[in-house]
Amino acid sequence: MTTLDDVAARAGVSTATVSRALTRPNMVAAATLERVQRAVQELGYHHNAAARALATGHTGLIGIAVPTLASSYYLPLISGAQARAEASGYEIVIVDSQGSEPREATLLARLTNRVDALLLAGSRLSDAAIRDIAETLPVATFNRAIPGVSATVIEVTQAFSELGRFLREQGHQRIAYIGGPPGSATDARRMHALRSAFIDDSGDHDPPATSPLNSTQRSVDILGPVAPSFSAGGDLAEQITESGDTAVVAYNSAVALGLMHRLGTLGVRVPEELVLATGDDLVGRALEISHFVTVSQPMAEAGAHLVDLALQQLSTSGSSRQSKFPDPDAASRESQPDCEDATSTDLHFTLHAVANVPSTGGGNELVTR
Amino acid sequence: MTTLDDVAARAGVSTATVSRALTRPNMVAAATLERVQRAVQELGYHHNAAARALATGHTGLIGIAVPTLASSYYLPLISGAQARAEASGYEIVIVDSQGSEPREATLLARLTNRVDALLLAGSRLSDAAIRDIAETLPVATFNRAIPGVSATVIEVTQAFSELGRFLREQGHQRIAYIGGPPGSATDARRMHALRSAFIDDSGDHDPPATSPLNSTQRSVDILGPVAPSFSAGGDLAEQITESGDTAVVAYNSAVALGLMHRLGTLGVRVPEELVLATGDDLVGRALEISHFVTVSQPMAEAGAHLVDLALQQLSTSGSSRQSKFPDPDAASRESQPDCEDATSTDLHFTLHAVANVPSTGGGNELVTR
DNA sequence: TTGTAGGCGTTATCAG
DNA sequence: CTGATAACGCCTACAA
Repeated sequence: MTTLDDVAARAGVSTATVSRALTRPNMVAAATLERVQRAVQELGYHHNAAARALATGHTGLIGIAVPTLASSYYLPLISGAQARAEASGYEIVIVDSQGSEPREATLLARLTNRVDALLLAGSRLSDAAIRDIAETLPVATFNRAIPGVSATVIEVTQAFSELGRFLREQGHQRIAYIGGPPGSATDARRMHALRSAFIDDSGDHDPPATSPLNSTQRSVDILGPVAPSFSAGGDLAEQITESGDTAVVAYNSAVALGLMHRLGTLGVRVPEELVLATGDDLVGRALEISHFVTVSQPMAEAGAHLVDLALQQLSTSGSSRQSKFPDPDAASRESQPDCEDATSTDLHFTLHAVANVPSTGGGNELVTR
Repeated sequence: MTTLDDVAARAGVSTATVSRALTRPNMVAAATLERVQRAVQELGYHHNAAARALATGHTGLIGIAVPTLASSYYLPLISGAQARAEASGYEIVIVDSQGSEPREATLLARLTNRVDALLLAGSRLSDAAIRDIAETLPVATFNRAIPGVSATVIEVTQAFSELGRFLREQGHQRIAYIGGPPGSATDARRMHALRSAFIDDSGDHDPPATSPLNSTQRSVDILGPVAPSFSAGGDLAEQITESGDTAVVAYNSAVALGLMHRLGTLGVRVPEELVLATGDDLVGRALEISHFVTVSQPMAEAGAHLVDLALQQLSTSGSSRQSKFPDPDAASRESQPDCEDATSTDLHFTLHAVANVPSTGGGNELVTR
């Protein structure tokens, strides 16, 4: 392994100069700098991360804990975090807690003095436990607000309102909502948001003339909750065709897919004869399906924000030795313009899920996307 | 941060003793050990990874490079690697090369003296480049055999033979194969394996009496290659119903799903009226669909094997300082019994994809899974 | 069985 | 602008 000493010898300078040339090029003479750089090239020198970490107190690693790697739900979150971290010269270390609280605690403890910051998604830890960790280390949580701990939250409820309004404006009278999974608290909130927006048009700016129908004529059939599976969706097909619903909102795209398949079997076309909307766009994205109205959660952006929050804390809480890693391309990164509700005091960010409804420019055609 | 010194002071011993108590408990007196352990508990001490790495030359990190984190294809590979690594006291750091060769080269260089080993999946690097890295560091590649470099390969072709044989034994006369993606070399191999096994029954042990049909009567319609999308599959539905095929093998489950949907629309039931098989089980697993005969690739196992291969090299090429990290639960792990074709000399492993065909015990019903 | 001391590769302080 | 030199926290011969 080539070390700083090797480079120093090759360039005829001291190790201190080489170190400076590498981390703060503007602190050394141009001529010296060039000699050092040439020596580095010729020897193929790369930093030894361990030694650097020991000297600086920074590891250049960010840990991210997720409850599972089996589902692809957290994948875009990880991916987004990875991209942002990499841009800042950091590497991402993954922890799969497998949904086990003690496991998570153990693994995080193992990581604590190995990484510079911790990103927690779907953590099983108690608020208190997380707060404890956050005292040791910069921590950013996903979809979980804990006073005093940075967080990025994706607000989905609002997208369901948009969905409800869209379906109302399309002239639907009777729609169905397929909820799930059983026991979900967010599910209830989404359903209410959908129903309110669908039934009640008082919030609209348009004169009521455009909508001659009384709100009492609209209704939402509540189905489920059902399991997030293809077959569970299909099992509801008959019920829906008999009910006279002209649009269905399913909380999950596996359910929507199963439903669409069975509907096809029954001779009902999606979206021509029945509009189908889903609370996520996971399967659709993977399959490139364009039959649904979808709600997309900005997971990748959230991942990037988590890293931003962590890095922010890292630079705020100036450690004893405050030298930071040089950011390879900080200049090419804009300040986060797509980040609403940012409050610098509590470091909480809220991202909004968006309903991918067709633009209502042309009229009321039901073509989606 | 609590250090070894703190623990030593608390326990009234030297740092050397604490270090030994932690890494080689049997080298220290029972009484001393206990005092040290208590001090560790009370102080909540954890190793400083950087210092340990600097002293030992081992980082406890394994890097894994994948061409993308956008698709979930490599997810189980990562997950499998993560689990095995964790069991051996290692952490996994992810590199997303985004399919770019220069990017991959840069990122790997950055990782080289930060990790103990590198796992390469879908690498864009040349054989020579990979071999170069392998000289510096233990390397294990996925689905890519390079002389002198450890590798884990998943053999899929054979599963397509099984598929062909299964369909023949089920009595099908005419089946279709939907190939893709365009330009794939493995696609051709799979198709041939499928066709050979379907057409030709000479390899079977059963007396020919059970199969009164002449092999010349069976045929395979080759369709595609098509893009891996839902709509691409659907577009083939009419063609298939008109052809008289009674079974279809699609290389990808998105295609199969789209096909099934359109078939439903046309009044054709899967699998009752037409058997549908897919070259992967990605979507099916996520959706919990049981309509297809699937081919499953043991990605998680492959990931675990990659780690095994890397660790194996790590212990073989005894470094200057040969102390290894203690393996937290090596005893609980069996030697790899599910690993066929293992040759200790070249460190290449071959795993086999398996066709999830229904057990042929009862008869020839076409119920799948 | 335990303590002493040197070194791992880098950064940072402090003189020059 | 550059060069010694002391940490950083841990491991491990070598002694005791």
